[in-house]
This record gives sequence, structure tokens and C-alpha cells, in this order.
Amino acid sequence: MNDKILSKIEAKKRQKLDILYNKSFELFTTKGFSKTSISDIASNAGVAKGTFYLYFKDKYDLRAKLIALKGQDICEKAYNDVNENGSIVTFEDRVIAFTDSIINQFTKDTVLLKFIAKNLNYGIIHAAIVDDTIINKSGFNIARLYQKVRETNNIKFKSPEVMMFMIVEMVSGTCYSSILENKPLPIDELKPQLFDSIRAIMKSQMIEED
Amino acid sequence: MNDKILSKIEAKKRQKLDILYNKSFELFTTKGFSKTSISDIASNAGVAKGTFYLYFKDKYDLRAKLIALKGQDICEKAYNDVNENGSIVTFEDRVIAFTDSIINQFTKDTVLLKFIAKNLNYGIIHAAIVDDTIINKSGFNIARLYQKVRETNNIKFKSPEVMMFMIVEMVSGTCYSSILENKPLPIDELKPQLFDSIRAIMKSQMIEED
Amino acid sequence: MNDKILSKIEAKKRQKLDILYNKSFELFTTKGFSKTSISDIASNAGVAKGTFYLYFKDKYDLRAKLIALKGQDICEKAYNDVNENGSIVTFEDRVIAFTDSIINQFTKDTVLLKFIAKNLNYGIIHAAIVDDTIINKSGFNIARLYQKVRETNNIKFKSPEVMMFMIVEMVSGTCYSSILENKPLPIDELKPQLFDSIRAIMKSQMIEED
Amino acid sequence: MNDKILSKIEAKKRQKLDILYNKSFELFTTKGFSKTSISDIASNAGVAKGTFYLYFKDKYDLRAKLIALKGQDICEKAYNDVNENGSIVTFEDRVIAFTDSIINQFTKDTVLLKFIAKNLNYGIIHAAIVDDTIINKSGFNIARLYQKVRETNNIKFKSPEVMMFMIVEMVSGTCYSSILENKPLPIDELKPQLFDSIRAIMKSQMIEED
DNA sequence: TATGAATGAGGCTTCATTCAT
DNA sequence: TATGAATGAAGCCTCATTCAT
Repeated sequence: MNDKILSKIEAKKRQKLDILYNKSFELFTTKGFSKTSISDIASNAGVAKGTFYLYFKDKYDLRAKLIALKGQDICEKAYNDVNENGSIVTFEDRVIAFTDSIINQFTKDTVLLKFIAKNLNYGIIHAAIVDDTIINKSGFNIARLYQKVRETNNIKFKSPEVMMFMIVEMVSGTCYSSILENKPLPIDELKPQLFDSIRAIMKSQMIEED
Repeated sequence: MNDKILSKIEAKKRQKLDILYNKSFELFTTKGFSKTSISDIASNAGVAKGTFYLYFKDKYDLRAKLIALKGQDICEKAYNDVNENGSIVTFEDRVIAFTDSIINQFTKDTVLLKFIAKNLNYGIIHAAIVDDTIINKSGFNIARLYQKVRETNNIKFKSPEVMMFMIVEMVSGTCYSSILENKPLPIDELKPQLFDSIRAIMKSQMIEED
Repeated sequence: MNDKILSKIEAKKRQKLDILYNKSFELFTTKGFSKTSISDIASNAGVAKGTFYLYFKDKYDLRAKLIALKGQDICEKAYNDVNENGSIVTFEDRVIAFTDSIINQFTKDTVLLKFIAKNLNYGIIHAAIVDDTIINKSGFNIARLYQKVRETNNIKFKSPEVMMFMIVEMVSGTCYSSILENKPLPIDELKPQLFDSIRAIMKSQMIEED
Repeated sequence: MNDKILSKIEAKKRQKLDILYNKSFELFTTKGFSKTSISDIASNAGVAKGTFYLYFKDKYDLRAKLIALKGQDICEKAYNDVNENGSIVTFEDRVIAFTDSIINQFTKDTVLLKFIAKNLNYGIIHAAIVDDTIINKSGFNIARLYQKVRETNNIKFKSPEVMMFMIVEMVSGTCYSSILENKPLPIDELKPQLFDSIRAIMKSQMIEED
């Protein structure tokens, strides 16, 4: 019985947290971070200002968690996209597909891009270590992208994490101005060159095993 | 005579501008942008608060100009470093040396890194178009790095600007967490892999001509 | 119980509002509107500057409400003065007495005059529609002055509201320079002519009924 | 010769003054008085900020002179309108026509109305005594309206100036909300009642002579 | 837990005025 | 006379944070 009551309370807290995340993301991406006040967030979320402080230390705390959360979501979606396409077998193709999904997500949702692009790697790295108000639903991390394949073929990479880090940095950074300002090229025209570069990086990091 | 008076006034204005740039950069990099107030800048520069508004629209205006200005400086220095080393002949090596210089500048000056890293490309692109309070001393642009070599050998690239853009984005983004947080690796250990990746990207973009 | 808490808070809020009205009126009439800062008002009222903004949008908002409030007070007092004097029976005399009371209030309280004179009609018209932070204590409006008499005699006026509007405009406008600058005449010497004019206006608007 | 030079300088000064009056009036009526800065005025007039102070003590000084100036213009125009219409002979009709002209001027030019209406009498009274930067071109004053007729018939008024003062106060005050807000009635519907009131006032002040 | 009135420091910006040229 | 760069006081307003309920 106590459990039931507890879980009811927990559910309510969870709900408040969710709405705080959603509304603050909405505000950060529409008004901009520094022009969004805690007052804004609270009133949009339908809670009192004081309540905000029961869940977050301050605005910066909230943003960091939001970046981690959204970074997770993006990677999770990309990871699922990769797995859903049965025709992809090599790791190289998996990474390209993974990257492609991220670019597509950003293209479709430029506010998401604005919010997270330059911090995507940060989001990925810190997702795991964020405090427990973030529920790491998927437990996604880059290694998993690699793992599935590792068993099925003989290709190894010097340091897959570092390689992915470089790739993600290049992709997310490049996307930013390409999608938002068409600089140096619109994303459609940039993609082929970007994918070529990714493949080139991967080849350079490959260790063939017997 | 009138010219003399004018130039005297102009010189004074130039001086004010310089000190405003220098002191604001100092403050942005020590206190952080959002915690630096215009009051801070003015009092540190030894001018009245109102004077600030004779030169800049607001803090954001100043920052944008500063990013362009510093981006210029970094590239200029890197370009000179490349040219000073007589043993570098191929374009590939020139780009590596250019990149290396940027990384070294960032390593030596982490406040510069913090301030500009994620916006280096922005700085490079916008330097030219910023209003005339910024004097584009060097007239540097990426093409120049490429030009010197173009005449001496037969190598061409699909789109050198795009290629450099991708490389700069990867390098500056990667540097950021590597130098500041040693993630995913300390910069010394990361460099070899980074350079490998750069060379790989360049090769993938190469068009051999006869 | 909840009601009690609520009413306690409400009472406090009401009290804050009252003191803000009183002190701001004091300052507007002594220092002048444009030379009174919100800082002045807040510190005189013994509240924090931010508190001001919980009650008013800005200084102009406060002034408009104050004009409406004071306009009400003046009319209310004048209306009571009229009714207290049992010997007044005709509508004509009621209007004269009403006007006389207003002039006397202004003569005794020149700061009130300065503050509201040229906006008395505005205050009267807008009192009712001002937002609910103003409590229209009396529900006074010009019609009431007229109503009491209408039943007791056969005199009607073309448009009593318009007539009163013209009269109030003439009286308040004229008072302003007469009381404050003795121009074109001191108020004592002006009054007879003013009352003659009022009676003349009323006669011109009268519709005799059988 | 010296005279010629002097007059040239005088003409230049006069020109500067004119443009300062014109532009400041434009700004006061579009942006509002308190939102118009001396900087605005100077830059709109095409003179340096410092120059403003060679002509006016401050913004308030300028406004007072402008009110007097515009009050003059309005009365002058109204006076001419009256005289141009040959069919008007009685003083009563002259006053009505004079009033009508003022109302028409305000109706056609609501910014003028906003600027001066509530201070029309002030403008009329003070026109003469304003310092010599204002050239009282016409030397108009209310007495002149009266004078022309005085000789031709036997009607006298107790105190024509006071009477006109009351009338102008009533008319200008009433116009303000009637023209700008249609309260208590649109100006077209108000006019008949207003004119009736004016005639009534005049009658009440009349002294028949033999 | 949740509320929201109150706080007051501190940011931004404007602007009248001066004064060296 | 005329200029306009420089001043710095002073205004407005926001907002994170607290705390009594």
C-alpha cells in the first residue's frame, strides 16, 4: 500500500519534471536561453516559481541536463534508424547511416540543431554521468554501434571512441552553418563531401586483422 | 590644418576602440561573457559607460566583432608560421602545419580557445564582412593558403573551401574538449589521429591532374 | 481556514496598493510627475523597487489610475456636499452647488488641482472602466446628479451628459489658471461670471415639458 | 555694408531657428514630448547638439515657445477666416465663426490638437510675453476680435477677455476628447450644442447700452 | 511538497550637458 | 558661431532567490 502511495507521488514528480523539461526546451529554443527566465519556465509549466528550485539548482543546471537528454534522444533515434535498415552490414555503412540520421533530424528540426549542435558530443559524453533526475532510458553509447558488428567481421579500429568523437564534431559543427546559413554549402550539396570525409577518416583508423 | 585636427580626433577614437576591444576580451575570457557587464568593460577600459555605446550597439555586437577579429589573428599567425618554415612544400603539409599552429595557439592560450574555438569558422567567414570598425589588417583568407602551392604542382581539390571548413570544424571542435578536459584524449595523444584524419580527408578530396 | 489565509494575504496586498497610491500622489504633486522616479515612489512607500511592478505596469499606468481615483473622490465629495444642503431643490442649483464644491476643493488643495484639473472629465469617464485594482467605492456618475431631480419636476435637458461634460471642461480648465495664476481673474471674481455662464448653458439646453 | 553682413548672419540664424521649431514640433507630435531627446531634435534639424543650446535653454523652454507660436498661428488663422467672410456682422457671429475655425483646424490636424489643445489659452496669453526669439508676426490678441465690432453697434460685454477665456477653455477642452475619442459625442454632433452654449454664455454677459 | 509575494541587487540604456577643437 | 565626442548620473526594469504560509 505504501508503495502504491509512494509511486503515485513519484508519478506526479515525474510528470512535473517532464513538463518542466518540455516547456523549458520550448522556451530556450524560441526565446533563447539568456532571455528565458525562471519565471517564464515556471509559468509556462504551470507551476510556482518556488517549485522550480525543488527540481533544479538553476537555469544552467537545467540546460546541461536538457542537452544531455536531447543528445541521448538524437543518438537513440539514429541508432534505431540504423538497425531498422536491414541492408546495412558493414560498420562503415552503419556510421554513415548513423550520421545521416543525425543530419536529417537536424534538418527537420532546426531549433533542435540550434540548441544542441555544437554540444552534441558533450551531450553524448555526459549523458551517463548526469545526476539521477535524468533517466537514461536507452543506455545508448557509441560503443554499441560498434559492438554489433565487431563480432561479425575482422575489422578493428585504433580507437573507435576517438574516431567517433572526431566524426561527430565534424558533422555537428559543419551542419550548424550549412543547415542554418547554407554556408559553405547547402546541406544537400555538402553531404556527399561530408560522407566521403567520414569514410576517409574511418579508413585511416582501420586496423586489418587476420 | 583641418586634416590634422581630424586625424588627431580619429587617432583618439581609434585608441578608445582598441582599449575597449582589449579590455572586453580580457573580461569575457576571465569572467565569462554573460557575467561581464558593460559597466565592467567601461570601467576597465577607463571610459565612461556612455562611451561604450558610441562604439558598439551592445555586448553582442562587441562579441561578434571580437570573434571576427581574433579569428583573423589566429589564422594570420598560423599562415605566417606556415610560411616561415621553408621545408614545407606540399599543400597537404601546409594544411597540417596550419592546423598545428592553431592547435598550438589554443594550447598555449586556453582562454582564447574558450572564447573562440567553437566559432573559429564563423570568425574566418565573417571577418571580411564585419563593419569598417574592424580593420582587416592581413586580408587573410583560406584561398591564400592554397594559392601559393597551386602553381607549383598538379594537385587540385574538388572544393578547397569546403574541405578546409570541414577540417577547421573538426579541429576546433575536437580541440575544445581535448585541451580543456582531456576528453576523449589529451591533445598530444589526439594530435596524431587528428592529423591522420586530416590527411585522409584531403586525399578523399583530391583530383589528380596530368 | 484557507479563506482566512487568503484574506490575510489579500489584506496585505490591499495595504501595499494603498500606500503606493498615497505616496505616489504625494510625490507627483510635490516633485512633479516626470521628476518622480519609481525609485522615489518605492522608497517612500517603504517597499522594494520590484514590488512596484507587481502592482503597476509603469509610472503612466499608475498615474492614469490615480487620476481616475482622485476624479472619483472629488465628484463623490461634491455630490455629498450637494445632498447635504437641504435647501437645494432645482437641478440648476444642484449643478451650481456641485461645481462650487469642486472649485472649493481645488482652491483648498492646489496640488490636487495641478494634478487633475485638466483631466477631471477623463477621470470621471474612465473611473468605471479602470481595471479592478481600483475599487469604485461610490459608483458615482453624472447621471445620479440628475436623476434625483428628474422625478420631482418637469424639466428635461437635451443631453445631460454632454451638457455636464461641457460645464466640467469649462470649469476645470478655467479654474486652472484662475486659481494658480489669477488669470484672467482671481477665482473669487471669476466665480460669478462662471456661474452665470453655467446657468446660461443649462438654459440653452433645457426642454420644457408640460 | 556691415548691415548687409549682419543681416546675412541674422538670416542664417533665423533659418536655423525655423528648422529647429519645425523639426521639434514634428518630433513632439509624433514621438511625444518626453520621448523626444535633444539629440533627436538636433540630428533631425541637421545641426550639432551643441547648437541647440545656442538657441534654447532646454527642451521645456522650446516647448513653451512652440505652444505660444502655434497658439498664435491658430488664432491668426481663425481671425483671418472670420474677416474673410463678409456676411458676418454681429460680434456673436464673429465669435462663433472664430470658434468654428479653431475646431476645424483641430479636426484637420489632430497632432496639432494633441499638442496644444489643453494649452490654447496659455498659448494665447503668453504669446506676447515670450522672449524675443519669437516674432509675434501678427500681434493678434482677442481684443481685436471684439474691437472691429465695438464701433459699429451698441453691444458691450461685462468683461470680454474673461468671457473669451471661458469660451476658449470650454471649446478646446471639449474638442480634445470629442475629436480624439468621440467622447461624449463626435465633434459634428457636439458642435450645435457647443455653439448653443457659446451663444448662451455671451448673452449672459451682455450689457445693452442705449 | 507547493506556492507566489516580496525583495533589492544589478543590468542596460538614455540623455542633457560640457568643452576642446 | 558651430561641432560632436565624451561624460556619468540617473532612469527603467528584470530576475534569481527567499520564505512565510
